[in-house]
Amino acid sequence: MTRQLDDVDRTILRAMTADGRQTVRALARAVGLSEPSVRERLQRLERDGVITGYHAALDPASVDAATAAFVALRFEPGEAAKAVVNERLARETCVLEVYEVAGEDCYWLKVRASGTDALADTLDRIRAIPPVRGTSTTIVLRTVFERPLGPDTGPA
Amino acid sequence: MTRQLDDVDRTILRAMTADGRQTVRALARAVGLSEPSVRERLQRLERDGVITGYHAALDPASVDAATAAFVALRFEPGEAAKAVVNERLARETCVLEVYEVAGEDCYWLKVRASGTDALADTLDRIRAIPPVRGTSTTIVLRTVFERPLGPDTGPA
DNA sequence: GTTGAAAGAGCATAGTT
DNA sequence: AACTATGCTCTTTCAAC
Repeated sequence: MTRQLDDVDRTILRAMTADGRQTVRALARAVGLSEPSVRERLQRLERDGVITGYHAALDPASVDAATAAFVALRFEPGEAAKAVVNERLARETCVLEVYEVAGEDCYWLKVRASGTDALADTLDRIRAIPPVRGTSTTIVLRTVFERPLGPDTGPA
Repeated sequence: MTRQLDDVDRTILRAMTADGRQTVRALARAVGLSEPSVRERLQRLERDGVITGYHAALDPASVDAATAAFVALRFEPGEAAKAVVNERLARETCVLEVYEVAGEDCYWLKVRASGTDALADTLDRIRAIPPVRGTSTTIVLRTVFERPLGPDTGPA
């Protein structure tokens, strides 16, 4: 089982998901503990894999990735086929997320590209992966909001 | 139009999406420029909104959010209804992403919860939003991979 | 774009309770 | 687990080039 988090841990996680570049000192002030204590907790959260990393978030339009789409991907059954698909999808820089979903025998992908042309190119390459049987693409017209996973997400 | 990024900018963005907590000094070594230059570029990228923030990434299981699902949400047309839906969805901590998609007259949501029970509770609350007409939920069985948006994402 | 300097802030490692 | 105390690194802001 995963380690239990207390209120201080959750405060740290809340603060670091909101601003991942703030100093340990600022963090210590936020939680009301000394700097070494907070540092130790932070390091433990990193060691235990609760915090998996820190990432700069980019504006999609500024990096030429304004067009988002979801792609349902059907492909031949079998572990070998799945391995091929996984490996090829990993090489597609426009494919940001890949999920195996229930209900339909397929993957769902989140893709970002500069526009519909680049999206079409990516889809062409995906359809060229041998085990792939077909795709069904849903274009995102507008992002209403996106937020990072936080310590208060799961519990209803 | 958005400002054009050069190779140095892209290297900085690549490094900061991979490790958002590294020091400016380390960044400077990575790009092969002096510290003040890199600092200035980083600040400009932040000011211009290319970098929208820095966030700690959390392990879903460790924060009790192991179950992911996509929800197609149909609701009554009209701006007023949309405003109500947006506001209520923003209050749902399990709802991490909301997109307006083409093809079907609805939203697509990405939801994370501790399990199917908490997911069902969230869906109950979403269905209780007045303009909402129905939902269609697809459970994620496995996350194949997820990666942050980077400077090389968009261009095919 | 560069180097160099100097003050302050932050970090890491102790040793203690 | 928490604290204080310490030396060291990094940041930040100058200047001058």
